[in-house]
Amino acid sequence: MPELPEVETVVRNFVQSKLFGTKITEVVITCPSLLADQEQFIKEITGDCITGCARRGKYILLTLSSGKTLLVHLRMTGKLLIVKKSPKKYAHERAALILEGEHDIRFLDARKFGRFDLTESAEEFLKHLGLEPLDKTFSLEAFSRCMLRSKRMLKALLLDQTVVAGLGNIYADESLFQAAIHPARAACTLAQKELKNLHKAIIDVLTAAIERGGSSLGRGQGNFLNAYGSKGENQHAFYVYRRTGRPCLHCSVPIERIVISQRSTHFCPHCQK
DNA sequence: GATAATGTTGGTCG
DNA sequence: ACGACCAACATTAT
Repeated sequence: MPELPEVETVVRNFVQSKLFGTKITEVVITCPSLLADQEQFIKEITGDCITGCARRGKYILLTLSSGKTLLVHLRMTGKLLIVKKSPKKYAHERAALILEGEHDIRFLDARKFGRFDLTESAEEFLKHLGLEPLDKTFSLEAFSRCMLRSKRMLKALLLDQTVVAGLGNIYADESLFQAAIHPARAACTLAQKELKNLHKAIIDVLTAAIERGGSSLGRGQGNFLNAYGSKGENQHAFYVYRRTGRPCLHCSVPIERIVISQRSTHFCPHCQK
């Protein structure tokens, strides 16, 4: 669920909240796999203030007054919520950051794949990540170099966070459709014009998805919710993702589904050569 | 009610 | 370097 646009939506919620400068008075962790050393974690961040929030790839970065950074990765079903103080425990609640003031932060995660990490250097921790697609550094030249140096299938390469950070299954498929390129093409076979189209498609698809508040599929526990518990609207704008068998919105040929890198891959056999 | 599939990542093994 | 496969885990769709 949470790919770059969903994570960005949550980060913007935090930036617009009035939480920065408020102190963390208590930390409750109820999922052993969330953190390697929860004792140490609780000791270290209790009493700290949250000073800022940013995103790198699919990571949420919460900066703290101690100078350390709390990194949150939502993986498949994680939700980082800003909620009014309440004694109730949420379904699948795995952690709570109790704050001064009227709100608390709660982390919900049905599948328990989500991770917290506390680090002195977010830069060092995240150095394995590739290009940041909505940053100035995501130039056509840098992107082209990454593509042309690999023989891997395009879909697999786009999902590789060490190449481009933030694309997941939905937006990789949607970007390839927008660029009219087949997902199984070897990356190094792309022509200049195709590189340019794909580069633009990635930026446009991600930007549009952020404007719609991310994608929320289905109604269950796996569904994406922003920091205030609201769904996104971008799922209504899919051209290929989970549209197997339905007519292509450009040419009416049925959308096909194949598997690449053990992931469902959706494309139009007519539009994407 | 059993079975397959699910938006992520990190590992092994050939 | 790369793809195939598996593991973490719970819920939902078929």
